[in-house]
Amino acid sequence: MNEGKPSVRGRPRDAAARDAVLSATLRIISTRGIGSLSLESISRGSKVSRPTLYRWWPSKGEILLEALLNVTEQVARYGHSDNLAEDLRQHAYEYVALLTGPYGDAYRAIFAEGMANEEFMERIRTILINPRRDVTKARLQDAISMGELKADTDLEMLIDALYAPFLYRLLLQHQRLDRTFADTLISQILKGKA
Amino acid sequence: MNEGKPSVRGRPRDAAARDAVLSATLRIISTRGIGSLSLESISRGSKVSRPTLYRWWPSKGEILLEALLNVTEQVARYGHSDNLAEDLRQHAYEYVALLTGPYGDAYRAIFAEGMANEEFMERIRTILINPRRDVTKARLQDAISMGELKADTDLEMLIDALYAPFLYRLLLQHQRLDRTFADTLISQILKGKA
Amino acid sequence: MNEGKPSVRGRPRDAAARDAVLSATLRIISTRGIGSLSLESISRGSKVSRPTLYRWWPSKGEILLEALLNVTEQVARYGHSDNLAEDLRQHAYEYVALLTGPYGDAYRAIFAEGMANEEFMERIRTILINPRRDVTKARLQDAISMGELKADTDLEMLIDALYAPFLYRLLLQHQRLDRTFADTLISQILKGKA
Amino acid sequence: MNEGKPSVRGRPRDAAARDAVLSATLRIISTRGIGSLSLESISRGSKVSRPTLYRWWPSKGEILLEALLNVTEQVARYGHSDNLAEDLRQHAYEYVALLTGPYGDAYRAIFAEGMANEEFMERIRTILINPRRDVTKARLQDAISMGELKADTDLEMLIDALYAPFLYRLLLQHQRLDRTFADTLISQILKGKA
DNA sequence: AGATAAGCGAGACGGTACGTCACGTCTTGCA
DNA sequence: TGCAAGACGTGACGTACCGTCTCGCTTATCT
Repeated sequence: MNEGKPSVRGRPRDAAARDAVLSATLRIISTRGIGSLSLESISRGSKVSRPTLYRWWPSKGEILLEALLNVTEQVARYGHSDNLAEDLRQHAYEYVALLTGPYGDAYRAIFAEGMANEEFMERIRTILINPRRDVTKARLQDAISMGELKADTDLEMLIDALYAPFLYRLLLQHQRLDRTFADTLISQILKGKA
Repeated sequence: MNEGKPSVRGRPRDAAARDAVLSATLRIISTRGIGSLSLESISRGSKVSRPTLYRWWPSKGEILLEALLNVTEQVARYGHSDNLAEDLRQHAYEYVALLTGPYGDAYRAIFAEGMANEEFMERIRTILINPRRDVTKARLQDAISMGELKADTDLEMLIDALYAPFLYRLLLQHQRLDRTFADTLISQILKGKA
Repeated sequence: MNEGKPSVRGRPRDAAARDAVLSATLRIISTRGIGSLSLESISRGSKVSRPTLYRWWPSKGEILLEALLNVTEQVARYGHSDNLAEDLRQHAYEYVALLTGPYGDAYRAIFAEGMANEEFMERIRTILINPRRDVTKARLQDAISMGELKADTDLEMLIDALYAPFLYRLLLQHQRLDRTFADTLISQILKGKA
Repeated sequence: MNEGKPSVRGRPRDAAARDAVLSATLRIISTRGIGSLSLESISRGSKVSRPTLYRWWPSKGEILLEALLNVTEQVARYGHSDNLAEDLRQHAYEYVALLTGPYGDAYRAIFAEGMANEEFMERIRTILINPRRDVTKARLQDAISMGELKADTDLEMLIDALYAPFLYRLLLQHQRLDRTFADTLISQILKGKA
């Protein structure tokens, strides 16, 4: 079905061009670094002309965002076992894999972009951050109703505490971001230290 | 010791020029945003020539770093009361004030800069991050020896957990970064949630 | 022949920009002098951006060269009367007019440029000098075959003797460069002095 | 007259510095070319500070001029034999040696400098050009009084014709500048071609 | 012997230009 | 209508040289 006849006059958008752009973007970041990513280099690397880039994406950040969404499973589903710590851990492992995998540099690039541009940070939150927080929130609310978590818990705060350290290590790169780190973090948060 | 004679051959560096550069830098960030900060704009805004900027600072980031160090008391001292939570809170309040004060945008700008340049991120850690972590670590070690904290605590992890959420909110700007946030965070970390 | 389709893909070169550059170049030289001619000043004076200048001309000298070629009829034709002296005189008058006209300063500027750059001097010879020498040589060879000139004459040397004094006065500016000068020079060369 | 006691208070000028400057100047021109000659490079190459250069010389050209005068015998004396052609030839040989010797590039550099600066060209004429023309003029006047040359000869024109081709070949570099060239030139001028 | 004065190197400074890069926009012709 | 090719102004980059300006040290003459 050609759903509703979208009035397709003229030549249709070239899907191959889109793919070339997105893969060139990721290739540039991983091989030459964030600093070498420019619309100019994307255009050269993808053989797609600059005007065409501007026709389809409003900014370099949006290309990056779309490139990432194209290659990663964005929102992990939660297991709903009767063990909260275990479910959080599984989720955290996936997050570690995401941030330290081949596209970790691309994530860093996206946040760098967002820092200089408030509107784009809003896009990042909407697309990358919030969906992930939402599924976590759902699991935590379950935990409250099952008595695994105190009823008066500030969930937003708890979610911050769970995610922030991952981003912190991704950006600062001061120490390893791995499963051991995830384990320690989660156990510390759940059990408390004092 | 050879510090007595700093080898003052030649015309001395113009202190006024340095000040003009640093204050122009902060002024540009706060009034026109990170995106408008360039060596060109700093040069114009400070009436200091571009070659002079390059004579003294190797990059835009270093100017930013020096500008921040010039206007903020960097390493807060810890109170050493017998109440760990109270001391952490005092420290956190200062941190909140720092990040949400007039130079909050400058901090965001610095991290944006560091993200595209690994060497500069190393500088940020050395100058901005580590000193602050060090004083916190000292206080936490005291806490262990006084029995306020379990002896097997992973201190690096705990420090990450304490600082990361501040940076997280500074960058993502998804929710308020205030004293209430600090209070909740600290109490959650110390008491645990499960 | 593949000149029929000069491969006009993309936006065509802006002819108005080219003209603006060339006329700004001549204007700057005549009003503010050679010393004020820079790609920067040409850019400002023509409202053509510096990158565009570099796109089309490899150096300041080439702009000058093209500017001159654009406004002067380069190679004068020789009259072929039966009087060699008369034909040389007519040609010399044109040369005097060229060097003392509104673009005399531009010629001086071009030679100054060529002196610091051997490759560019080669360009000057190819474009400005040799064509003029060639037509003179043709006329002189005619003269030999018609018996107006000795058959063993060293033509290159004779041509040097005819042209060098013009350049000499253009550059040194020690005495007037006018028709009387041309008359005297030619008669002296043809008749000899001893 | 106070030249007996020039009232030399203070430290006298450092003669070694002057020599270092002049020899560095010639060294730079001959090894790295005219294009690399700058007050900056002279300062570096001579270990003489830039302010000192400005104290003693008003411009780059003046340094060049002084450097040349320091190393070359400027005005050749004329032989006064009874053979004009022979005397001119001897003089021309010396001129060839001068322009094609180790300082030929320096002469080219000086003329390049003079072309962008009318006042400096005046200095070149006064110091380099006119003295040489004067001795030639004296010899030619002798020739007139001795009947070797017609009495109505335009001497200025004749001197131009004698010197111009040398400069022409020095600058344009289109053909060799050697003794054969000098021979041919002089004989052509004296005997005429028609 | 000390004061005085100039010379000098070191080096900072504003200014101007260099040649290049990326940006975002714009024509043009082909598909 | 989509697209490449590619020209264009804008603005910034990092560097070079210019001419000037402090500084403090040195080297002389003068008192």
